[in-house]
Amino acid sequence: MEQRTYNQYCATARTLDLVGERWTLLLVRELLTGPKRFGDLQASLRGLGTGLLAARLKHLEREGLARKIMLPPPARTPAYALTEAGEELGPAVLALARWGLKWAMGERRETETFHPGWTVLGLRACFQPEAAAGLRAVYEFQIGDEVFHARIDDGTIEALHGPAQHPDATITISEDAFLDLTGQGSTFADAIESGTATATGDREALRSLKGLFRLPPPHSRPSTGNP
Amino acid sequence: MEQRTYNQYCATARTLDLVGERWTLLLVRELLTGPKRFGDLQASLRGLGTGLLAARLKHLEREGLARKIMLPPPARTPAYALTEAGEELGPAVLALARWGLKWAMGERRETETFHPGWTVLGLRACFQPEAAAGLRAVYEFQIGDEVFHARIDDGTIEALHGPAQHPDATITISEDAFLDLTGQGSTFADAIESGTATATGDREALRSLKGLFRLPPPHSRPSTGNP
DNA sequence: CGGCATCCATTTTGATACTG
DNA sequence: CAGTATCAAAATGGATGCCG
Repeated sequence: MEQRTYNQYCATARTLDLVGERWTLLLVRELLTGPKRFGDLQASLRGLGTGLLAARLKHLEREGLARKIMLPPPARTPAYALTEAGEELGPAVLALARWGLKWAMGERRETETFHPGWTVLGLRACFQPEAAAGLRAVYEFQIGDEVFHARIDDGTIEALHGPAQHPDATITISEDAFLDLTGQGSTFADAIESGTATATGDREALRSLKGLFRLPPPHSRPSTGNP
Repeated sequence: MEQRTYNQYCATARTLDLVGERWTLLLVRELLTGPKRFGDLQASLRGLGTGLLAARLKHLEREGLARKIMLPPPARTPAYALTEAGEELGPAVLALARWGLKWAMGERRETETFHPGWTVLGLRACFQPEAAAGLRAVYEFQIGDEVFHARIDDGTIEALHGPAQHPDATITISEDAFLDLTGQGSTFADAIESGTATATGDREALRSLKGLFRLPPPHSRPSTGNP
């Protein structure tokens, strides 16, 4: 099984040789927010069959970007996590996400799936380090039936799937209401103000939330109208 | 002709719907350093046939990422250039390149092609804004038979294919010597010191060159030795 | 549930031949 | 030189079926 390669001595091409195949970067996206089980990965990626998923995971393992781990008790079930090399794809994935937020989002299409967990990387992508200077706070978000959190520490953010240990504040919103938000280009802070989202916890931390995340103003691409 | 899509309401997935197909990001890489002609694009991308190249270009045009232009006289020949949306893929491509420089480069393989022009994005990827604070200089590089330049202006860099208008300094090196450099993790400044590269022009500008570009120390990925 | 194997209909691609 | 047309090889997707 000759693996296909661009055969270019170029950093971009070498990277795409490793992660440029279909589904691979989305798999990395999933793992960037924490280890995931085989089934959960498949559930997040409609259209990716078990065979191809297994093949992609093996590829990532073989190339040292991911590894199979055993979740600690009481879970005791296999899962996949990124290695250091895999984690460092974060900036590249975030750059793609930022571009997409600006140039490719618009309204949700009927056929499109959505998982609240994707918002986790959205938080990282929209994070404004300057606004977080001197701030130290942990936020927990509950969107629909998913929970994740962001740990802000003086200009840095760590956003992961799962509950926080000691959240300073918790923001809760339904999945539908959240989707309405994003269509509007609104942020969590807006949703809290308007009462669409429920917020509990430290008032100071909640006030800080306002400037922490900024969505890029959406642009439309000048596509040629010729079909 | 249904175009294949991930069907996910996610910025990363939407972006990959547009530029995630094979060759597309490499095409963007080529265009990020300036407009290119059909034939030049194909020459840079061994393995990409004319048919697929034409299809990819049409796709980029239709999606508003590139456009077909007429090069100004005396050239008067068609070429392709990025739109604003296309240019803004730069950060994403650079992030992939930075990852590759750190985790995927190593030695050049026999089968791999190399074009000096790819170094242009390398300059952007390795640029150290802090080292360029207050600096204003234009460098021209001649590697083998290709020429490109970098315009530094107080923490910003603009690196493009083609000669500079008024270079403050010019660095010349053969393609082979340059490839030896990169294998060593050396920079242009090192090459000048060792006499491998020829440098002419403003001494001050050349001194500044030293800190402007820093290659990330290469890491090897912990790949499982099981073949 | 986790994960591999298999079969098959569709797409995508790679390589080449061909035209204005 | 800029692209179309064509065809064989490879990758994908979807459905199962199997086994621990």
